[in-house]
Amino acid sequence: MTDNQTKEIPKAYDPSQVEDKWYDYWLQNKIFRSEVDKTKEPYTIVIPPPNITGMLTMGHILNNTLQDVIIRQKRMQGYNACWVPGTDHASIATETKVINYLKEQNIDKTEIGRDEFLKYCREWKVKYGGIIIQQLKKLGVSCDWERERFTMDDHYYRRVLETFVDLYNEGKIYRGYRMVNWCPASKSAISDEEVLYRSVNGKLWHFQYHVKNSGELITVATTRPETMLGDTAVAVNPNDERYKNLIGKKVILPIVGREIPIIADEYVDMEFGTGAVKVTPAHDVNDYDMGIRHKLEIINIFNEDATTNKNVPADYQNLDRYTAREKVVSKFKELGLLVKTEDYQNKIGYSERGGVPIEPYLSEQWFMKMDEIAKPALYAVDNGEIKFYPPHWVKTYDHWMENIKDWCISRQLWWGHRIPVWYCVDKKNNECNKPIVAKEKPKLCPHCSSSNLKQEEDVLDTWASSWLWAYDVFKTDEEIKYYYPTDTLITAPDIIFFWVARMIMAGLHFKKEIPFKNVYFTSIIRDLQGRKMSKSLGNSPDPLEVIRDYGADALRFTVIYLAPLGQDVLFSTEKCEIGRNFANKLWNASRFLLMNEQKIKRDKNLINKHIDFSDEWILSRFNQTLKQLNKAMDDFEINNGIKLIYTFAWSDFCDWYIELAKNRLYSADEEVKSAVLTRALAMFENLLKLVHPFMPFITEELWHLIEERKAGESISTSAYPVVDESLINPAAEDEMDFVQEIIAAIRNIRGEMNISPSKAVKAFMKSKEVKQHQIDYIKKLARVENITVDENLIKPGASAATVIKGCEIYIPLEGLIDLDVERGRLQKEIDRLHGALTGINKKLSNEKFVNNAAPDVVEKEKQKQKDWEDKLQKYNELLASLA
RNA sequence: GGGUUCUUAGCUCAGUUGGUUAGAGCGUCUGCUUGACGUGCAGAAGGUCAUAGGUUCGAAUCCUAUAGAACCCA
Repeated sequence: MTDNQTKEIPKAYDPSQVEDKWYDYWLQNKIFRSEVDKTKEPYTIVIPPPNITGMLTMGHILNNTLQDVIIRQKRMQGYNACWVPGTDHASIATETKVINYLKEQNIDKTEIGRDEFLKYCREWKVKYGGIIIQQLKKLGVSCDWERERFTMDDHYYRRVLETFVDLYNEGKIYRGYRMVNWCPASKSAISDEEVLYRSVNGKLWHFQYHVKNSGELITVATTRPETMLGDTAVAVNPNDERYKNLIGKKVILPIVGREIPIIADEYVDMEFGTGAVKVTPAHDVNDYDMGIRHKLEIINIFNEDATTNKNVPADYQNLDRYTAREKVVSKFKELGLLVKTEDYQNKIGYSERGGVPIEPYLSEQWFMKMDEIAKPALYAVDNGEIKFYPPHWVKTYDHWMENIKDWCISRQLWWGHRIPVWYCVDKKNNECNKPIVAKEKPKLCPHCSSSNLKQEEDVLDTWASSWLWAYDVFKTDEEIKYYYPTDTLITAPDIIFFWVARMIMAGLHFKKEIPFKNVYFTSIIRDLQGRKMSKSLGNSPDPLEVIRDYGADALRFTVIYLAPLGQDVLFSTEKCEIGRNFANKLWNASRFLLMNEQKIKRDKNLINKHIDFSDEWILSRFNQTLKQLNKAMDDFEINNGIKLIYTFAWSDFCDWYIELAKNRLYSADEEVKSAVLTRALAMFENLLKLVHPFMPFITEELWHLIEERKAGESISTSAYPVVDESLINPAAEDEMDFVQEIIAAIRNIRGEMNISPSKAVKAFMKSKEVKQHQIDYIKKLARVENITVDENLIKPGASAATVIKGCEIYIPLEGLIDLDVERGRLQKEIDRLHGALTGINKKLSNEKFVNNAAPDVVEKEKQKQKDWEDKLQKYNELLASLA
């Protein structure tokens, strides 16, 4: 071979030369396109739609790589693989972004009005909403892009409204004046699931209130002093001896001057603070309940942005809640009514999106009744119709579903699905007060025929649209019938309630069928210290940079390799070396084969000719690997799957099979050479197919390099290998084991004795097993120039020795052998065998073991005992001969 | 406070229904211009499987308690 020829294939793989080229090729050839085809079985995945405000994170990388691995494998296995992509309008997040954008230009949302604001939102979506999709393409995902959906597309939008109307007509949706979680930042209600509780170091203030017509003072403890402006009672536990005499009396609320009662309620915890608590029914859920029980006045003291309103004394109006707090506390101090201030740790609910503490707030909202909708969804998971991976999430799911509360679905926002409800503004009779719920805007009020109708201002919670995602991404009944239920949902566990549970409810309620058969909950990607990746910590690598530096294949490989089912992943960019190195290994394996192909003729007619045990062994190993891989993939142990492939590719194929094949590739027989090369390339092609779902780019590149392909052909649509049980060959595996052990033992001697690799040695074997073709391989791989096999061999002098399955091997080391080293080496082995034998002897002399253990286990142990005793004896003799 | 999960080599993790001499990758040490690959090859060192009990002929694996970590819910 000349240098010119080798120069055609670079020594190192460079993904940047390869990846974009093949992605374009796949798109051009519509490799990812799926259409209804009743002759084929579908395999369907819907993407968890990334938020249009989002940028690609490591979480997306893991999640989408997993989906791609599965869908690509199914595609190759002949399924009509359909992966539906899309994005989510993310009501609050997007609205916040647009508001901030407008603020920079001194534009206020309320000034420009709803329609104008929505125009900005749509522009924003066009400009930024597709970024994450473009980023995903860099990862190589095989979505059917012709099916890309958006939760605010016309069709989808209409379906969301229709669903609302249907549920309303079923009596599942109602409007009510309730206490909700209010986000003062976005000035909207949010659902229970959007409240995150954080432990905060706060204070507990002890305030004194004067009891009316008595000189007494009652001390209440509170973490929220500012709400005292809305107090309408003081409550104590009826069993609390300290306060029994005060129940029924009144106190004068300081600052405000209002007379409020002292009530008795079991809810009050005698251990907390002083045992007396202030009651603010408008701003605390428990106080609200007490307020209802005791028919207390309910005074709302906050505006929508949590500043104080007109219901508080003039001096305290229009203050931020925290400013109001300071002012109230200092006033109490001034009045001499502040007893003490303690440090106090409490849990405060924060708005997930707004990032500020939520305010329990009374307002008119739309709710969905959940108990009945939840039941079938609970059963579907409990009876295994829907399977969770890992299964332990079932318990979390059950717990939430069994305690499900009504869902507040209205949001005081503009960007989203506007609730399809109209109100008659004329209100000529009582009936006109009732909301008119309809899919289209009604022309006239059904009660007074007025045309003066006004649509509900609120939009729906984003999840009240995305819960339809599993089927409303399909536009026709025919498609829904074919693709639905989908097969597998892959998502992060943090949206198990938000999305997974609700999709199951929607699917069963509206389609009477589960939305997906399997749910795979991904790992959480953390940094090396185990911290969650976050923007604020700055510990999240930019995936696009990682792709640029290592290649998308390397990133995909690494993330999967590191992510066992149900375990978190500690990631750092440098770990992508695992994937990069593996890609390079594949590249070079193919480089080796192709370099040989330049001088050896390939001939597919010879593929089953000149077969020896090493060929049988690699075929056996391949089929074993494939069998285990199929099982791993069925069980969603994808990380396990990639490790099986990695071991097969690197250890079996590269380290052993190729090394052994060199003997024959460099032999004189052209037909043998041709057979071996043809076979090696065929095996390599099969290996590429196994790797392809994980590393689509490099495998496509190599697949085209190792053979001329027709226009438009792709490894992505080539047939996935199928296990051939008849090729699983224990005899060949045993023989290979034997040869590998001999080679390893000789290498060990070389290493321990510090024999330079360039120095060839001789070997003598006392055995009747070793065959000529094995000897050739041993010579090559252990760098032995001459091997003598004789079953009556007498140990040569000054040699190192080892015993493999009864075969004694001597390496004469005249002048090289250090007897101390050799004695140490033998002694180490003797000690090890001795330890192992002690254990097994004890076991086998235990009658209870022999009587109780399974017969095959006992038999196995006896065989081991015999082998080890034999080996130990030989080692003892060897050591003695060196004395 | 309730729930879930985890604790195995310096690091990150495998270890299927209890039966191995407890594995891998990275890192470490030694050697290597072996006609694919130093992003490589060969060899080696390194673990009383968190702790304490228990079940069993036999426990990294099952049970109980304790300690520590993470997450979820209230």
